[in-house]
Amino acid sequence: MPELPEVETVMRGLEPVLEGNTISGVRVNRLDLRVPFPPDLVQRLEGQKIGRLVRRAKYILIYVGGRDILVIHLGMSGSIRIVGTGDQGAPQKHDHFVMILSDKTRIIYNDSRRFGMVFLVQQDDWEQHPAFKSLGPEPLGNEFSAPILAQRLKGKKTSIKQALLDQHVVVGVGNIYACEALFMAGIHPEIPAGEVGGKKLEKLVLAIRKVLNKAIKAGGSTLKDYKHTDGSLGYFQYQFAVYDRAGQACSGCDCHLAKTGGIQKIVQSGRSTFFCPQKQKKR
DNA sequence: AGTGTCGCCTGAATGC
DNA sequence: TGCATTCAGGCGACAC
Repeated sequence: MPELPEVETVMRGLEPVLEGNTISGVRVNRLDLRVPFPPDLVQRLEGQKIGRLVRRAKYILIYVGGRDILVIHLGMSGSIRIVGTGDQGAPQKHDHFVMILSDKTRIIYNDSRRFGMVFLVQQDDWEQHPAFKSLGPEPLGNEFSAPILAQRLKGKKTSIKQALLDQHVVVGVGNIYACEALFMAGIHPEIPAGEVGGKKLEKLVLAIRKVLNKAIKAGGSTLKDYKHTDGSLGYFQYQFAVYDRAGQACSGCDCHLAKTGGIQKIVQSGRSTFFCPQKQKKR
């Protein structure tokens, strides 16, 4: 489930292979993923030299030539693998998009559920593209702070958990890291977003940064589909404090499990939320 | 405008 | 064993 740390890890894996290389061939194996591939995708990529790579929210931006940016979103089950020159690398089910570089390295996008996206934007005004225009601040950037978050949550009646998933509030946080950050900050997931303020909000900002940074260090979390560009797996899932651990003791738990029932699972707007009722009180 | 719900899609896990 | 159902969740479309 690629969230910010997973996307960041994939981008870092791609960077040394792509940057400065040239795209010699492109293959598109079907018409669409979640949205159609641009009809002129192949034509606009082939022969172009690759510039820098940037991550914005959960999107990977790859500068190609002087005009375009190739944008890749991994959706839920997307992965990218790099197949080197000596490697036969048999094609796999759900390989939808392949770039062949001038040194014969292949960059292969695989996505069983096809919730991902591949499209092109213009270098000079990509930030105005609908996908990027109204995104919130990067949680690991300088523009993310308690006052900024307070401003974005002001008056919001939806739960703080839901608000953290809203990419207009802050980008890159998905279901897993929202649960983990709220636990770390000691905030109950059902508290109305607009009511989280003061010290709690400051703790939340720090918790979001901390959990994302820790996850990046661990190479992200592998639940089902997520893989690094070399096929290896992330291992942050072994450090989850609450996520997917209903009924178990939370990280650093000192309560009587048989009495409290441990970590609780609830559903908010169709999404699972995991939290510790002892450490995340409603008031 | 803000908020909540649904659908997209496959594969793994579970139920009968 | 085999078939049907449920669940996972990022994000956009849609209704209210």
